[in-house]
Amino acid sequence: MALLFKREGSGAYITASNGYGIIATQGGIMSDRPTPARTRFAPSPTGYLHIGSLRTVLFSWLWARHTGGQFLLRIEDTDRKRFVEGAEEQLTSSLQAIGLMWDEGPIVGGPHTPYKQSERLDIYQAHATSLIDKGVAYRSYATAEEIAALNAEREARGEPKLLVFRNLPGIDDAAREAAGEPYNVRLSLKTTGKTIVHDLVRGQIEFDNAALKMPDPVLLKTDGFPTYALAAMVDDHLMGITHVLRADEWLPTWPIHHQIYEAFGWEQPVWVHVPQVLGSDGKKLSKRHGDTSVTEYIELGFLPEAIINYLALIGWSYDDKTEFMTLAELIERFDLNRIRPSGGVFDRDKLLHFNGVYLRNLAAADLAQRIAPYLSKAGLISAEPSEAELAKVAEYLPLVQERIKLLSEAPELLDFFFVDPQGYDPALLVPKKGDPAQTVEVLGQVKASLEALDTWDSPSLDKLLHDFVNQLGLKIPQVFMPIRVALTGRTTSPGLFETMAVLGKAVTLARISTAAAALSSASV
RNA sequence: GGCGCAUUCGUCUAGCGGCCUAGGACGUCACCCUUUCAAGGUGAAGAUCACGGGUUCGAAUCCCGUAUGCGUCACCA
Repeated sequence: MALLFKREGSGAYITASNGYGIIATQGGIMSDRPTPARTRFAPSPTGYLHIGSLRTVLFSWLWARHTGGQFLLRIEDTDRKRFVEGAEEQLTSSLQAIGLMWDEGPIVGGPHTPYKQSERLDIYQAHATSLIDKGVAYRSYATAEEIAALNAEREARGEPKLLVFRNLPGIDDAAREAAGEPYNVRLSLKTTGKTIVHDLVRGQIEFDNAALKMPDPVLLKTDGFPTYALAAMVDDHLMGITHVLRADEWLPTWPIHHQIYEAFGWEQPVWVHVPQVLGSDGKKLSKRHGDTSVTEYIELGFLPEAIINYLALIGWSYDDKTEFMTLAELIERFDLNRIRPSGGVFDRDKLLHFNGVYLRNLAAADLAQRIAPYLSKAGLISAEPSEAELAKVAEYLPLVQERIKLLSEAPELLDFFFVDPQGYDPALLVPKKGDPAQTVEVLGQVKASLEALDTWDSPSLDKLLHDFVNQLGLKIPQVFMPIRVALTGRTTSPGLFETMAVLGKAVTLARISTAAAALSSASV
């Protein structure tokens, strides 16, 4: 296939057989509809799924969906020392919670089972052996301690560190092999020529093999487990991964991976090194940055769809204006070629803005469903809310939907609908330009005229209260604020009339009396 | 330090040689709306396109160099 695609700005050409496979030709008009891609997310079960990885997962998932291909999940549990109990479940449940389901992998299975590397050891061992047979890998009997000692000596002599680990001084490989001593397998890295690699985002990169001065990498560890270099390459090939998306922190070790593919004689996948998601300090966003776990964001009440939409825009954009896109639109529009090469800072404020927009656009019933768990946790409704409770929630929600930015804010925004304010702070009850005595007076008068109101709805309350203010020659805040505090216990709340209407006449009057009583006793 | 990548408003980004006296969004500020807080509306400030050379009639866009930042140098992934 001689067709070439220009990656603008990078000067690189990607062969069509890599990125776009078959180009459909119809009546001489070429369409670049991509062929179905197989992508994968291959986490090691060592912790939570965090925002940075999620962005890379998202891109992989979107590309698979966009091309009508498959997205796989593979667990890279080859480091027994770093294994964390429960981490795999954490990872899978986070992915499910955010809505990025995989087509093959744990739970769902698939044609390449098992999808857990610790259960594929024989495959890696066989592949390592084949590389040894080809003469591009070798067994090394030097222990880590011996290598460290040797390197220390060399350093003292001003010599560079060891790059090759066979036939080392003082180590008789043949004797150790005969004695059946433990070994590991290392790849013989090229030391001449260049490793020329192609990345969809950055174009062509040339590594000078001699200048690299990288130690021969371990393929198979002494414990018989493979390293990432071997396991990931073997699995990506065996599982038919067409596009390898990974964070650009993998760039430096890329020559190793590239050479492993070459050593096996396999066709390279399309490599896509995506830019990193950075913390506000401009450094790699990691678990160390604090609250970056995906489940934590969801628990705080960020909507999965808002997180996805926002994250899609770090390192990728559709055009110069469009920001809000549904999942379906993202799938339709996502294009690997529009991924930019430089890292982007994760801006929590902007995510919050996205969340607010999504929250406001939610249908009332949907919002009620999502908010219910937060109200349950706060004890405002039961853990298994009844129909009646849900109906009440749905009734209150319109009053706060415009204001809420995070689902977890729901309890503090809505609690007064469920329970009476617990005690009144006179400082809040008395408006800025008023005094306690006058406020008690106003509250009493308001209550009296409210008692006479028959039609208890928002427009009627609006009229009555405004008339009341005018008749007494008061300022609006002098009247409205005490009522607001009496009803909600707070100086900020939903609209006063709507709140009163929903609360009902009895509750409204009772709370006004209670507040007035509390204030008069406090000011005595 | 070696190797590598990156570099447009504080931040996310648009930009594919003339449409750019650089567009959008978040944030900030002001005003409007208004019963509080939000939301919404209008507007403003904010980028000598890291810097220096080239190429070109013309460069944010192409080339070279420099600087800075980041990544990485494990029997971790």
